[in-house]
Amino acid sequence: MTKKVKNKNGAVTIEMVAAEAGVSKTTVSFVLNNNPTISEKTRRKVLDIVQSLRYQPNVNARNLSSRKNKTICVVVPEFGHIFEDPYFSRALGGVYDEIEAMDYRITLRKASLSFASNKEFLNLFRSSEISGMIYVGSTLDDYYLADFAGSDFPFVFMNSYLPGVEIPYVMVDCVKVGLLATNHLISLGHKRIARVAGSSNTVTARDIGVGYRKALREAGIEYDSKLEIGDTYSPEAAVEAVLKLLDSDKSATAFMVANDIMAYSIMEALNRKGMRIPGDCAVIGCDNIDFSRLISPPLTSVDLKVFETARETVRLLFKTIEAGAEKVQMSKIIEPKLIIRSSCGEKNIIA
Amino acid sequence: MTKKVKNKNGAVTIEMVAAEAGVSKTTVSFVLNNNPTISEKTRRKVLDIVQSLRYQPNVNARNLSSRKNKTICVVVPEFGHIFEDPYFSRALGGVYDEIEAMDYRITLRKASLSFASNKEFLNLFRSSEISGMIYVGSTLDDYYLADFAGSDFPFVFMNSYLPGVEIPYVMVDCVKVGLLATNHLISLGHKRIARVAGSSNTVTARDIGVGYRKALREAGIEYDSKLEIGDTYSPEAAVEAVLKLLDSDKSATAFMVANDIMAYSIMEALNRKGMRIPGDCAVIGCDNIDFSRLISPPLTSVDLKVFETARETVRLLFKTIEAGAEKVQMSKIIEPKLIIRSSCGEKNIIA
DNA sequence: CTGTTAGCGCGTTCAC
DNA sequence: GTGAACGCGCTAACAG
Repeated sequence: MTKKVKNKNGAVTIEMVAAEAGVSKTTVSFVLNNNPTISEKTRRKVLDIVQSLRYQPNVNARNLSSRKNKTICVVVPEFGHIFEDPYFSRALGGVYDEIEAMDYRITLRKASLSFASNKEFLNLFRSSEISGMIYVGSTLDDYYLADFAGSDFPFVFMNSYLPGVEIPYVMVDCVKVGLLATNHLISLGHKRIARVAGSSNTVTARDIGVGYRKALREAGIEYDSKLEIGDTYSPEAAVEAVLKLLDSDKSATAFMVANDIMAYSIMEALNRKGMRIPGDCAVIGCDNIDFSRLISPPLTSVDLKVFETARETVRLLFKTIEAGAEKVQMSKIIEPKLIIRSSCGEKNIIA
Repeated sequence: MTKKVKNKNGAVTIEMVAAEAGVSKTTVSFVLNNNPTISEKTRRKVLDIVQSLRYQPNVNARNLSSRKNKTICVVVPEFGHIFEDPYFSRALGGVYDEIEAMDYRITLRKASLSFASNKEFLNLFRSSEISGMIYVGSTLDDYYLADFAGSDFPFVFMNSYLPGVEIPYVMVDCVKVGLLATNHLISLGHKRIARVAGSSNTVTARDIGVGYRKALREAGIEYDSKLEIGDTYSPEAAVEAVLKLLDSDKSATAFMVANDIMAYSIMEALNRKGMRIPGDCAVIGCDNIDFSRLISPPLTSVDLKVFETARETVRLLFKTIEAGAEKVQMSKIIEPKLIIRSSCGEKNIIA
């Protein structure tokens, strides 16, 4: 005696399962949610019906009733082709895996204008669309996010933060990145070390600069502001800046570059000018993308430990979610790692 | 006289807005959904209250009640670091923009084992989590997806399809890709043209091979199966295959490569063997990623028109969604475009 | 151990 | 032009 087997959506509901199994909706709900107060016998029976009817709980109804929503919003800045950026795509991949491992869903978002100005990022919480949010690589232009400091919407930065604002974050130690890279160059005997910087509206670029200058200072090398060039992550612009520097000042024997793609482009440009690497000039990148192994010479780079950072970020977010009202105001710093290949002329090749 | 302003979630509900505005829930709902039967006066009043209370409709309640869900699931294969693959990240970016433009949400998914075997991909529909799905670059191992042919869950392939299965798709004409690339090489006088193929469990690779062989045949060049090498998208494996070929047969004067990164790696390897490009050997890629402009020599490549493909895919998906039961069984083919740079020795540089 | 019942927040038909 | 009332599918006290 089968009764109605589909609702208006063409979907099977908990009620039909209950009817078919000869129990109440509650019982079905209990077995589905692993409530232990159900006899093994009815449990199996219900599960059988669920199987044969291909019953799948309506997520919207479940969310509404339980006041929960197992989805996390991952936000990335709105640069040109952000998803093609090796750094962000790695970050996205890392965050994805960790969130999926928690059995949560991911919804993607670019930090577009509307996202910011209409406070859409808060509305996602108010409308119960998401229960947590991770912003990967925000910039210093994103101060509108300071709103999160007051709210108790679970929100965490990955590889960025807002100076002066109490919002949890996880990021690689970028001062250390600058230190590691610069010290490596120094240890190889370089004294005129140029830095090709990333966007200055980024804490990562800012901190790498701090490390760079600190390393020079500690080594007793005079800082020359003319050697600090560039203010973007564009490879073309980086090449242009380097070429311009070389026009006026040929003293630089090494380049510390904001990321690997930029470093690669600079090596190409240097090559075209007839300079050999590392013979005539050393180049070091930051990021350590897969690609850096493939090029010649293989690029020495500082590994940003993106996956580890992603893992810790997600971990922190979930802590924040579980904490509820009581704030979890712990941020975390990840250790970067120098990967020595050949672009700086070291023999000691690791990867 | 403000009454209760927050519910158990700490959220504002439609009821509170109604109370504050001195109207009924229906009225609020009507203005929110632009029902014209509301006087301008009350409309404004309600909207004011909505603003001041920061009211945001509960998506779950709305979805449940309206039996709709404005979210699309974007699926990518589960290769190693799929999001870092330039091809997939471009595709993802394109699809993202189009879906966002439709004011829909994106939820990401890797086609993991569980995704396939537990028929999770169908459950996403059954549970009302999504109202449409796009699979970017599926493989011939994904025949489990044939289930969609029977269902009326809106599903579309981007740049892949299942031979013999009636599921709509949009893809770039890969036979044409093979034709374009091979003919270009032929027009430059090459007769011994090697093909470094992508994974054979992929319709794109398969079709490119068809185009390759067709071009040879039409030019009266004898096909030599020894010149068709490789069966993966791994740059390292591609290099290995090329090196192996060169060990036994040095007759190849040109390489048609499955994608740009592989092409780049092969150029590097060739360089290391002392071969100059394009002097000693021509190399052409498929994809035309940004990066291919930056390298030296700039890579000649066939542009896969990823963004156009993405746009059409999303368009087709929405047609399918709107069609409901009545099937929209139209697939679409996109024209690829040859981009001539210097890696094949042409003077006629375009980009 | 299981069923009854009352919401969850919103959309919508049908009177008024 | 507006409101009362019911339904969406599910969870969770509270009984029994």
